[in-house]
Amino acid sequence: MCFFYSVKKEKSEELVINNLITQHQLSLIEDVYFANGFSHLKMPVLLRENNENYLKYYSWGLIPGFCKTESEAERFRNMNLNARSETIFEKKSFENAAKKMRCLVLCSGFFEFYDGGGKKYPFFISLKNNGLFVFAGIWDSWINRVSGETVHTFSILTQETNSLIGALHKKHRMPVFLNFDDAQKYINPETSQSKIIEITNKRIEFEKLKAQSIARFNPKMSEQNNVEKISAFYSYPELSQYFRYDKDFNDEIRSSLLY
DNA sequence: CCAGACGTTGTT
DNA sequence: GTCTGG
DNA sequence: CCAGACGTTGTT
DNA sequence: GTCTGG
Repeated sequence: MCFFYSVKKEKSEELVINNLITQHQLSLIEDVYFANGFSHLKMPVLLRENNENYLKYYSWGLIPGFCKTESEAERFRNMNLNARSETIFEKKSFENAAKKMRCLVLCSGFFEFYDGGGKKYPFFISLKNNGLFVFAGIWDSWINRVSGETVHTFSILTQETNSLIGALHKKHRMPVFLNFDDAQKYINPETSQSKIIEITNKRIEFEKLKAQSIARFNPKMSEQNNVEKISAFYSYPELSQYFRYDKDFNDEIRSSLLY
């Protein structure tokens, strides 16, 4: 899953060096320490038009352009926080966006919950170099027929989990992470559908990621959670007992985990 | 042909 | 808007 | 994932 | 028991 994530722009020079974003655009990004998908916050995304990358703030939760009423749009934006990468070119809600409206979702880390003995332990998953990384996304625009307002929205693509995240929460789905080279190709509208499928089928090496346990919090309290310390390391000594006996946690994966 | 769907995966 | 199911 | 619902009738 | 909504 990916329903909660954060954006911290520090240590993100690599994005500038790789020409995904300009130094000026990077400076415009505001830190968000906790975005709850169901709050549909406006978050920074990068899209490409006329051979240039644009930084936009779009609302998380894709509303397909064909929606007629506000209540219909509400239902869609709640279920379309994520889109399964395997089927974006087939699903009516995503087909149009997948072909012509792809974007990169900037993210410094996201939140997962490990179930240990029936208790939930929150983890923050980020890059070992603490940089900002990019997810594959799609966007759409929807016109509210009552107010006339145009709403721009996006969804984060998901794929099968890699070993680190799969062993951590056993939910089988994680965001599609892109390397910088693929990221440029991904948002280029000229890139072929088969190339997009090839790119989104790749999976990040788990060695690049780290997962650290953090203090418990109530995900519903969006405002209260939006503080930097939400992703600070918090130790749960009892966690080692679960991980030690979990056959999915080999030594290499365990070295990427902090708990 | 028309009516109805159109989608993902989750916490204190 | 466009596909699916009846 | 958990909480809450879970249904019917009638007319040109 | 099983689907729906959040």
